[in-house]
Amino acid sequence: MDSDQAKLFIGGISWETSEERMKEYFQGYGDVLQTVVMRDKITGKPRGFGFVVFADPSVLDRVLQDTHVIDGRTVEAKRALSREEQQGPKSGNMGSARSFGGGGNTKTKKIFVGGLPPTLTEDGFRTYFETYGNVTDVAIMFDQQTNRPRGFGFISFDSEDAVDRVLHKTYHDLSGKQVEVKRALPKDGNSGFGGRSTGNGGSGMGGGSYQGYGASGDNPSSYDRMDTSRYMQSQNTGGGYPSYGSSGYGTAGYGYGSSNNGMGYGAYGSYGGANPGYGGVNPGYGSPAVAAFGNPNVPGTGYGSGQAGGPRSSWGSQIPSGYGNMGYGNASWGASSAGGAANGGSATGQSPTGATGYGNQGYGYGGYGGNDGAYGNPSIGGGASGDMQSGGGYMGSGYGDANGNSTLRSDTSQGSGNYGAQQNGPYGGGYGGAPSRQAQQH
DNA sequence: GTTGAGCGTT
Repeated sequence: MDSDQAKLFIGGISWETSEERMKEYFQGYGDVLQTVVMRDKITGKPRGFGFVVFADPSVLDRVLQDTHVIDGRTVEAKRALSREEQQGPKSGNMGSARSFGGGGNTKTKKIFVGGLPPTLTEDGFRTYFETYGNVTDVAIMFDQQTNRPRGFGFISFDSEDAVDRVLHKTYHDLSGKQVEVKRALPKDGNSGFGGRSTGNGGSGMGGGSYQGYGASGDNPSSYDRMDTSRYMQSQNTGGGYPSYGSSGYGTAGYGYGSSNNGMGYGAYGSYGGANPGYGGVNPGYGSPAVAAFGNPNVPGTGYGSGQAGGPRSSWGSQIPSGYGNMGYGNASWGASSAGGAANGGSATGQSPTGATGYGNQGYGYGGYGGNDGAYGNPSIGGGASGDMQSGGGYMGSGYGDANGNSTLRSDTSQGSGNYGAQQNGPYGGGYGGAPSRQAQQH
Protein backbone atom coordinates (compact mmCIF):
# COMPACT_ATOMS: atom_id res chain seq x y z
CA MET A 1 0.00 0.00 0.00
CA ASP A 2 1.27 3.29 -0.96
CA SER A 3 0.26 4.95 2.18
CA ASP A 4 2.18 2.46 4.15
CA GLN A 5 5.33 3.66 2.65
CA ALA A 6 4.99 6.84 4.53
CA LYS A 7 3.56 5.29 7.60
CA LEU A 8 5.40 4.65 10.76
CA PHE A 9 4.49 2.54 13.65
CA ILE A 10 5.09 4.28 16.92
CA GLY A 11 5.49 1.94 19.79
CA GLY A 12 5.75 2.48 23.47
CA ILE A 13 3.86 5.67 23.63
CA SER A 14 2.49 7.03 26.80
CA TRP A 15 -1.08 6.43 27.65
CA GLU A 16 -1.39 10.12 27.87
CA THR A 17 -0.30 10.75 24.34
CA SER A 18 -3.03 11.82 22.02
CA GLU A 19 -3.26 11.93 18.27
CA GLU A 20 -2.91 15.65 18.42
CA ARG A 21 0.19 15.45 20.46
CA MET A 22 1.72 12.95 18.12
CA LYS A 23 0.91 15.07 15.19
CA GLU A 24 2.46 18.13 16.71
CA TYR A 25 5.53 16.23 17.48
CA PHE A 26 6.06 14.62 14.11
CA GLN A 27 5.03 17.65 12.19
CA GLY A 28 8.51 18.82 12.90
CA TYR A 29 9.78 16.38 10.31
CA GLY A 30 7.35 17.08 7.57
CA ASP A 31 3.69 17.19 6.78
CA VAL A 32 1.76 14.71 8.75
CA LEU A 33 -1.36 13.40 7.14
CA GLN A 34 -2.62 11.38 9.95
CA THR A 35 -1.80 10.11 13.35
CA VAL A 36 -3.63 7.53 15.25
CA VAL A 37 -3.34 6.15 18.71
CA MET A 38 -4.76 2.73 19.01
CA ARG A 39 -7.10 1.99 21.81
CA ASP A 40 -8.86 -1.00 23.02
CA LYS A 41 -12.14 -1.02 21.31
CA ILE A 42 -14.10 -1.91 24.36
CA THR A 43 -12.36 -0.19 27.17
CA GLY A 44 -10.99 2.67 25.19
CA LYS A 45 -7.73 2.31 26.95
CA PRO A 46 -4.72 3.21 24.88
CA ARG A 47 -2.74 0.24 23.81
CA GLY A 48 0.54 1.96 23.81
CA PHE A 49 1.17 2.34 20.17
CA GLY A 50 0.01 4.25 17.22
CA PHE A 51 0.79 5.29 13.70
CA VAL A 52 1.85 8.36 11.93
CA VAL A 53 1.49 8.91 8.23
CA PHE A 54 3.60 11.46 6.49
CA ALA A 55 2.81 13.12 3.27
CA ASP A 56 6.26 12.52 2.01
CA PRO A 57 7.93 9.18 2.48
CA SER A 58 11.31 10.72 2.22
CA VAL A 59 11.16 12.11 5.70
CA LEU A 60 11.03 8.68 7.18
CA ASP A 61 14.69 8.20 7.14
CA ARG A 62 15.27 11.07 9.42
CA VAL A 63 12.51 10.08 11.70
CA LEU A 64 13.81 6.60 11.95
CA GLN A 65 17.23 7.76 12.89
CA ASP A 66 16.25 10.04 15.66
CA THR A 67 15.11 9.06 19.05
CA HIS A 68 11.82 10.47 20.08
CA VAL A 69 10.50 11.47 23.41
CA ILE A 70 6.84 12.25 23.56
CA ASP A 71 5.10 13.06 26.77
CA GLY A 72 8.08 11.93 28.67
CA ARG A 73 8.38 8.53 27.12
CA THR A 74 10.92 7.40 24.68
CA VAL A 75 8.97 5.94 21.85
CA GLU A 76 10.08 3.72 19.09
CA ALA A 77 9.42 4.48 15.48
CA LYS A 78 9.48 1.72 12.94
CA ARG A 79 8.13 1.28 9.52
CA ALA A 80 4.60 0.13 9.71
CA LEU A 81 4.05 -3.35 8.62
CA SER A 82 1.45 -4.07 6.13
CA ARG A 83 -0.83 -6.85 6.96
CA GLU A 84 0.78 -9.00 4.44
CA GLU A 85 4.01 -8.53 6.15
CA GLN A 86 2.54 -9.29 9.44
CA GLN A 87 1.35 -12.58 8.30
CA GLY A 88 4.60 -13.58 7.01
CA PRO A 89 7.10 -11.76 4.99
CA LYS A 90 6.99 -12.55 1.42
CA SER A 91 10.30 -11.42 0.26
CA GLY A 92 9.12 -8.25 -1.09
CA ASN A 93 7.32 -9.28 -4.16
CA MET A 94 4.51 -7.06 -3.24
CA GLY A 95 5.43 -4.44 -5.62
CA SER A 96 4.68 -6.52 -8.57
CA ALA A 97 1.14 -6.82 -7.52
CA ARG A 98 0.56 -3.35 -8.56
CA SER A 99 -0.10 -4.00 -12.11
CA PHE A 100 -3.03 -6.09 -11.17
CA GLY A 101 -4.42 -3.91 -8.58
CA GLY A 102 -4.78 -0.79 -10.50
CA GLY A 103 -5.30 -2.33 -13.77
CA GLY A 104 -8.06 -3.58 -15.79
CA ASN A 105 -9.16 -6.43 -13.75
CA THR A 106 -11.21 -4.28 -11.59
CA LYS A 107 -14.85 -4.12 -12.10
CA THR A 108 -15.96 -2.20 -9.17
CA LYS A 109 -16.20 1.51 -9.44
CA LYS A 110 -16.97 1.91 -5.86
CA ILE A 111 -14.68 3.22 -3.27
CA PHE A 112 -14.72 2.60 0.39
CA VAL A 113 -13.97 5.69 2.36
CA GLY A 114 -12.86 5.28 5.90
CA GLY A 115 -12.21 7.71 8.63
CA LEU A 116 -15.04 10.04 7.86
CA PRO A 117 -15.63 12.76 10.36
CA PRO A 118 -19.00 12.37 11.99
CA THR A 119 -20.02 15.76 10.84
CA LEU A 120 -19.56 15.06 7.20
CA THR A 121 -22.68 15.16 5.12
CA GLU A 122 -23.29 13.27 1.96
CA ASP A 123 -23.28 16.51 0.12
CA GLY A 124 -19.89 17.42 1.32
CA PHE A 125 -18.76 13.94 0.59
CA ARG A 126 -20.06 14.01 -2.92
CA THR A 127 -18.87 17.45 -3.66
CA TYR A 128 -15.38 16.57 -2.80
CA PHE A 129 -15.26 13.48 -4.95
CA GLU A 130 -16.95 15.07 -7.87
CA THR A 131 -13.72 16.73 -8.61
CA TYR A 132 -12.45 13.35 -9.66
CA GLY A 133 -15.23 12.33 -11.96
CA ASN A 134 -18.88 11.64 -12.23
CA VAL A 135 -20.24 10.46 -8.99
CA THR A 136 -23.10 8.09 -9.41
CA ASP A 137 -23.76 7.20 -5.86
CA VAL A 138 -22.89 8.32 -2.40
CA ALA A 139 -23.51 6.66 0.89
CA ILE A 140 -22.45 7.43 4.39
CA MET A 141 -23.17 4.63 6.73
CA PHE A 142 -24.96 4.98 9.99
CA ASP A 143 -25.46 2.64 12.78
CA GLN A 144 -28.91 1.28 12.53
CA GLN A 145 -29.61 1.41 16.18
CA THR A 146 -27.94 4.49 17.39
CA ASN A 147 -28.10 6.26 14.11
CA ARG A 148 -24.65 7.49 14.65
CA PRO A 149 -22.25 7.78 11.79
CA ARG A 150 -20.09 4.78 11.52
CA GLY A 151 -17.22 6.67 10.11
CA PHE A 152 -17.17 5.25 6.68
CA GLY A 153 -19.03 5.45 3.48
CA PHE A 154 -18.96 4.69 -0.18
CA ILE A 155 -18.65 6.62 -3.31
CA SER A 156 -19.32 5.32 -6.77
CA PHE A 157 -18.11 6.67 -10.02
CA ASP A 158 -19.14 6.08 -13.52
CA SER A 159 -15.69 5.47 -14.77
CA GLU A 160 -12.77 3.49 -13.68
CA ASP A 161 -10.53 6.33 -14.47
CA ALA A 162 -12.09 8.41 -11.80
CA VAL A 163 -11.61 5.61 -9.38
CA ASP A 164 -8.02 5.35 -10.30
CA ARG A 165 -7.53 8.99 -9.79
CA VAL A 166 -9.02 8.85 -6.38
CA LEU A 167 -7.05 5.84 -5.39
CA HIS A 168 -3.91 7.39 -6.54
CA LYS A 169 -3.80 8.95 -3.15
CA THR A 170 -4.81 6.96 -0.17
CA TYR A 171 -5.51 9.89 2.01
CA HIS A 172 -7.73 12.68 0.98
CA ASP A 173 -8.27 15.90 2.71
CA LEU A 174 -11.93 16.35 3.02
CA SER A 175 -12.93 19.44 4.81
CA GLY A 176 -9.95 19.44 7.04
CA LYS A 177 -9.90 15.84 8.14
CA GLN A 178 -8.12 13.05 6.41
CA VAL A 179 -10.09 10.25 5.05
CA GLU A 180 -8.75 7.08 3.66
CA VAL A 181 -9.92 5.55 0.45
CA LYS A 182 -9.80 2.03 -0.72
CA ARG A 183 -11.46 0.10 -3.35
CA ALA A 184 -14.70 -1.16 -2.00
CA LEU A 185 -15.02 -4.82 -1.51
CA PRO A 186 -17.53 -6.20 -3.83
CA LYS A 187 -20.44 -7.01 -1.79
CA ASP A 188 -21.61 -9.87 -3.77
CA GLY A 189 -19.10 -12.45 -4.27
CA ASN A 190 -19.50 -12.88 -7.93
CA SER A 191 -19.20 -9.57 -9.33
CA GLY A 192 -16.04 -8.45 -9.66
CA PHE A 193 -13.00 -10.34 -9.13
CA GLY A 194 -12.42 -7.01 -7.88
CA GLY A 195 -10.10 -7.79 -5.25
CA ARG A 196 -7.05 -5.95 -5.74
CA SER A 197 -3.91 -6.86 -4.22
CA THR A 198 -3.84 -9.81 -6.40
CA GLY A 199 -3.11 -12.02 -3.69
CA ASN A 200 0.25 -12.76 -4.81
CA GLY A 201 -0.35 -14.03 -1.47
CA GLY A 202 2.27 -16.39 -0.84
CA SER A 203 3.12 -19.30 -2.81
CA GLY A 204 5.06 -17.31 -5.22
CA MET A 205 3.90 -19.79 -7.68
CA GLY A 206 3.43 -17.54 -10.50
CA GLY A 207 0.28 -16.11 -9.33
CA GLY A 208 0.14 -14.27 -12.48
CA SER A 209 -0.98 -17.08 -14.53
CA TYR A 210 -3.75 -17.78 -12.18
CA GLN A 211 -4.95 -14.42 -12.53
CA GLY A 212 -5.60 -15.28 -15.98
CA TYR A 213 -7.94 -17.91 -14.98
CA GLY A 214 -9.48 -15.81 -12.48
CA ALA A 215 -10.47 -13.31 -14.93
CA SER A 216 -11.33 -15.22 -17.93
CA GLY A 217 -12.73 -18.16 -16.29
CA ASP A 218 -15.64 -16.34 -15.13
CA ASN A 219 -18.52 -18.17 -16.44
CA PRO A 220 -21.57 -16.11 -16.39
CA SER A 221 -23.83 -18.95 -16.90
CA SER A 222 -23.27 -19.93 -13.41
CA TYR A 223 -25.23 -17.01 -12.28
CA ASP A 224 -28.22 -18.51 -13.69
CA ARG A 225 -28.58 -20.87 -10.97
CA MET A 226 -27.96 -18.52 -8.28
CA ASP A 227 -30.68 -16.47 -7.07
CA THR A 228 -29.56 -13.52 -5.34
CA SER A 229 -26.09 -13.91 -4.35
CA ARG A 230 -26.82 -11.81 -1.43
CA TYR A 231 -28.90 -14.43 -0.01
CA MET A 232 -26.39 -17.04 -0.29
CA GLN A 233 -23.81 -15.09 1.26
CA SER A 234 -25.13 -15.66 4.61
CA GLN A 235 -24.29 -18.58 6.63
CA ASN A 236 -24.50 -21.80 5.06
CA THR A 237 -26.94 -23.08 7.40
CA GLY A 238 -29.10 -25.71 6.27
CA GLY A 239 -29.33 -25.06 2.73
CA GLY A 240 -26.18 -26.56 1.88
CA TYR A 241 -23.78 -24.84 -0.15
CA PRO A 242 -24.78 -22.42 -2.62
CA SER A 243 -23.08 -23.17 -5.69
CA TYR A 244 -20.02 -21.49 -4.90
CA GLY A 245 -18.61 -22.65 -7.87
CA SER A 246 -19.77 -19.82 -9.79
CA SER A 247 -16.79 -20.52 -11.66
CA GLY A 248 -17.49 -23.52 -13.37
CA TYR A 249 -14.76 -22.68 -15.42
CA GLY A 250 -13.61 -25.01 -17.65
CA THR A 251 -17.01 -26.09 -17.56
CA ALA A 252 -17.05 -28.47 -20.26
CA GLY A 253 -13.90 -30.08 -20.92
CA TYR A 254 -12.95 -30.26 -17.39
CA GLY A 255 -15.81 -32.02 -16.11
CA TYR A 256 -16.93 -29.21 -14.04
CA GLY A 257 -20.39 -29.75 -14.69
CA SER A 258 -23.06 -28.42 -12.63
CA SER A 259 -24.40 -31.72 -11.94
CA ASN A 260 -25.33 -30.79 -8.53
CA ASN A 261 -27.55 -28.10 -9.38
CA GLY A 262 -29.66 -26.97 -6.69
CA MET A 263 -27.87 -28.87 -4.20
CA GLY A 264 -25.24 -26.51 -3.83
CA TYR A 265 -21.94 -27.85 -4.50
CA GLY A 266 -22.74 -27.53 -7.97
CA ALA A 267 -19.97 -26.48 -10.01
CA TYR A 268 -17.22 -28.01 -8.28
CA GLY A 269 -16.73 -30.77 -10.33
CA SER A 270 -13.71 -32.62 -10.55
CA TYR A 271 -10.92 -32.85 -12.60
CA GLY A 272 -11.05 -36.35 -12.80
CA GLY A 273 -8.46 -36.33 -15.38
CA ALA A 274 -5.51 -37.83 -13.80
CA ASN A 275 -7.33 -39.79 -11.33
CA PRO A 276 -10.19 -41.61 -12.59
CA GLY A 277 -12.24 -42.71 -9.85
CA TYR A 278 -11.72 -39.63 -7.95
CA GLY A 279 -13.69 -37.74 -10.20
CA GLY A 280 -15.64 -35.95 -7.71
CA VAL A 281 -12.94 -35.00 -5.53
CA ASN A 282 -12.11 -31.58 -6.11
CA PRO A 283 -9.98 -29.25 -4.38
CA GLY A 284 -11.41 -26.48 -2.71
CA TYR A 285 -15.00 -26.77 -3.26
CA GLY A 286 -14.74 -23.20 -3.28
CA SER A 287 -16.29 -23.31 0.00
CA PRO A 288 -15.16 -20.93 2.52
CA ALA A 289 -12.18 -21.96 4.23
CA VAL A 290 -12.79 -25.47 3.72
CA ALA A 291 -9.90 -27.30 4.74
CA ALA A 292 -8.59 -29.30 2.12
CA PHE A 293 -8.63 -32.88 2.29
CA GLY A 294 -5.38 -33.35 3.58
CA ASN A 295 -3.54 -36.39 3.63
CA PRO A 296 -3.02 -36.98 7.22
CA ASN A 297 0.26 -38.43 6.50
CA VAL A 298 1.57 -35.30 5.21
CA PRO A 299 1.78 -32.94 7.99
CA GLY A 300 2.03 -29.46 7.12
CA THR A 301 0.16 -29.71 4.04
CA GLY A 302 -2.07 -27.07 4.28
CA TYR A 303 -5.36 -28.16 5.10
CA GLY A 304 -7.01 -25.11 5.90
CA SER A 305 -4.25 -23.61 4.23
CA GLY A 306 -4.18 -20.25 3.49
CA GLN A 307 -5.48 -18.44 6.20
CA ALA A 308 -8.15 -20.39 7.21
CA GLY A 309 -10.29 -18.15 8.90
CA GLY A 310 -8.21 -15.27 8.10
CA PRO A 311 -6.32 -13.69 10.79
CA ARG A 312 -7.89 -10.74 12.29
CA SER A 313 -9.49 -9.19 9.48
CA SER A 314 -8.79 -8.88 5.93
CA TRP A 315 -9.48 -5.30 5.77
CA GLY A 316 -6.72 -3.30 4.72
CA SER A 317 -4.82 -5.81 2.94
CA GLN A 318 -7.81 -7.38 1.47
CA ILE A 319 -6.02 -10.47 0.96
CA PRO A 320 -7.93 -13.23 -0.41
CA SER A 321 -8.30 -15.57 2.32
CA GLY A 322 -7.68 -18.57 0.48
CA TYR A 323 -10.97 -20.09 0.07
CA GLY A 324 -11.11 -23.20 -1.59
CA ASN A 325 -7.73 -24.00 -0.73
CA MET A 326 -7.00 -27.23 -1.84
CA GLY A 327 -3.82 -28.52 -0.93
CA TYR A 328 -5.25 -31.71 -0.12
CA GLY A 329 -3.07 -34.42 0.11
CA ASN A 330 -0.12 -33.55 -1.66
CA ALA A 331 2.63 -31.84 -0.04
CA SER A 332 3.57 -30.10 -3.08
CA TRP A 333 0.45 -28.22 -2.89
CA GLY A 334 0.93 -27.91 0.57
CA ALA A 335 1.48 -24.45 0.32
CA SER A 336 -2.10 -24.44 0.07
CA SER A 337 -1.22 -21.05 -0.69
CA ALA A 338 -1.26 -22.52 -3.99
CA GLY A 339 -4.86 -22.50 -3.48
CA GLY A 340 -4.73 -19.08 -2.25
CA ALA A 341 -2.92 -17.89 -5.17
CA ALA A 342 -5.10 -19.62 -7.50
CA ASN A 343 -8.05 -18.05 -6.10
CA GLY A 344 -6.20 -15.09 -5.39
CA GLY A 345 -7.27 -12.82 -8.01
CA SER A 346 -10.82 -13.46 -7.58
CA ALA A 347 -11.27 -14.20 -4.05
CA THR A 348 -12.90 -11.38 -2.48
CA GLY A 349 -11.47 -12.12 0.77
CA GLN A 350 -14.74 -11.70 2.23
CA SER A 351 -17.46 -13.29 0.47
CA PRO A 352 -18.05 -16.89 0.95
CA THR A 353 -19.21 -17.15 -2.50
CA GLY A 354 -16.87 -16.23 -5.13
CA ALA A 355 -13.56 -17.69 -4.78
CA THR A 356 -14.22 -20.89 -6.22
CA GLY A 357 -11.57 -23.27 -5.99
CA TYR A 358 -11.03 -23.90 -9.48
CA GLY A 359 -9.56 -27.12 -9.75
CA ASN A 360 -6.21 -26.00 -10.02
CA GLN A 361 -5.20 -29.25 -10.73
CA GLY A 362 -5.21 -30.02 -14.14
CA TYR A 363 -3.85 -26.68 -14.64
CA GLY A 364 -0.44 -27.71 -14.35
CA TYR A 365 -0.09 -28.05 -10.74
CA GLY A 366 1.41 -31.25 -10.64
CA GLY A 367 -0.87 -33.86 -9.72
CA TYR A 368 -2.09 -34.06 -6.37
CA GLY A 369 -0.34 -37.12 -5.90
CA GLY A 370 -2.24 -37.47 -2.85
CA ASN A 371 -2.56 -40.88 -1.75
CA ASP A 372 -5.80 -42.21 -2.62
CA GLY A 373 -7.08 -43.78 0.39
CA ALA A 374 -6.63 -40.72 2.32
CA TYR A 375 -9.66 -38.97 1.29
CA GLY A 376 -12.31 -38.80 3.69
CA ASN A 377 -10.28 -40.30 6.29
CA PRO A 378 -12.06 -39.51 9.43
CA SER A 379 -8.97 -38.71 11.19
CA ILE A 380 -8.53 -35.77 9.10
CA GLY A 381 -10.80 -33.81 11.10
CA GLY A 382 -10.75 -31.73 8.20
CA GLY A 383 -13.12 -29.04 8.77
CA ALA A 384 -10.55 -27.45 10.77
CA SER A 385 -10.27 -24.19 9.27
CA GLY A 386 -13.77 -23.66 8.51
CA ASP A 387 -14.61 -20.98 10.77
CA MET A 388 -17.37 -20.02 8.59
CA GLN A 389 -19.06 -23.18 8.75
CA SER A 390 -18.75 -24.41 12.08
CA GLY A 391 -18.62 -27.96 12.38
CA GLY A 392 -16.54 -28.49 9.48
CA GLY A 393 -18.39 -31.43 8.57
CA TYR A 394 -17.38 -31.53 5.09
CA MET A 395 -14.95 -34.08 5.23
CA GLY A 396 -15.82 -37.12 6.84
CA SER A 397 -18.12 -37.93 4.21
CA GLY A 398 -16.82 -39.46 1.25
CA TYR A 399 -16.65 -37.25 -1.55
CA GLY A 400 -15.53 -38.29 -4.71
CA ASP A 401 -18.31 -40.59 -4.85
CA ALA A 402 -17.16 -42.92 -7.37
CA ASN A 403 -20.61 -43.51 -8.51
CA GLY A 404 -20.70 -40.18 -9.83
CA ASN A 405 -23.60 -39.76 -7.69
CA SER A 406 -24.18 -36.21 -7.27
CA THR A 407 -26.54 -36.41 -4.46
CA LEU A 408 -25.69 -34.44 -1.54
CA ARG A 409 -26.61 -35.66 1.79
CA SER A 410 -26.78 -39.02 0.55
CA ASP A 411 -26.68 -41.60 3.14
CA THR A 412 -24.09 -44.10 3.69
CA SER A 413 -25.67 -46.41 1.37
CA GLN A 414 -24.24 -44.51 -1.41
CA GLY A 415 -21.22 -45.85 -0.11
CA SER A 416 -19.65 -47.94 -2.56
CA GLY A 417 -17.43 -45.41 -3.90
CA ASN A 418 -17.11 -43.29 -0.97
CA TYR A 419 -13.88 -43.00 0.62
CA GLY A 420 -15.10 -41.35 3.57
CA ALA A 421 -15.25 -43.57 6.42
CA GLN A 422 -17.88 -41.81 8.25
CA GLN A 423 -20.62 -39.54 7.66
CA ASN A 424 -20.01 -37.02 10.20
CA GLY A 425 -20.68 -34.00 8.44
CA PRO A 426 -23.91 -32.41 8.01
CA TYR A 427 -23.26 -32.58 4.45
CA GLY A 428 -23.54 -36.10 4.25
CA GLY A 429 -21.92 -38.32 1.95
CA GLY A 430 -20.39 -38.02 -1.22
CA TYR A 431 -20.77 -34.63 -2.32
CA GLY A 432 -18.47 -33.73 -4.85
CA GLY A 433 -20.10 -36.36 -6.63
CA ALA A 434 -19.55 -34.54 -9.61
CA PRO A 435 -19.40 -35.51 -13.05
CA SER A 436 -20.05 -38.98 -13.26
CA ARG A 437 -18.59 -39.53 -16.53
CA GLN A 438 -15.21 -39.17 -15.25
CA ALA A 439 -15.79 -40.81 -12.07
CA GLN A 440 -17.10 -43.77 -13.76
CA GLN A 441 -15.14 -44.15 -16.75
CA HIS A 442 -13.15 -47.01 -15.88
C1' DG B 1 1.77 -1.18 27.90
C1' DT B 2 5.16 -1.94 20.83
C1' DT B 3 1.72 -3.31 14.28
C1' DG B 4 -5.49 -0.85 13.92
C1' DA B 5 -10.08 -0.60 11.80
C1' DG B 6 -13.94 0.17 9.00
C1' DC B 7 -17.47 -2.50 3.80
C1' DG B 8 -24.04 -0.53 2.20
C1' DT B 9 -27.95 0.28 -0.39
C1' DT B 10 -30.76 0.36 -4.40
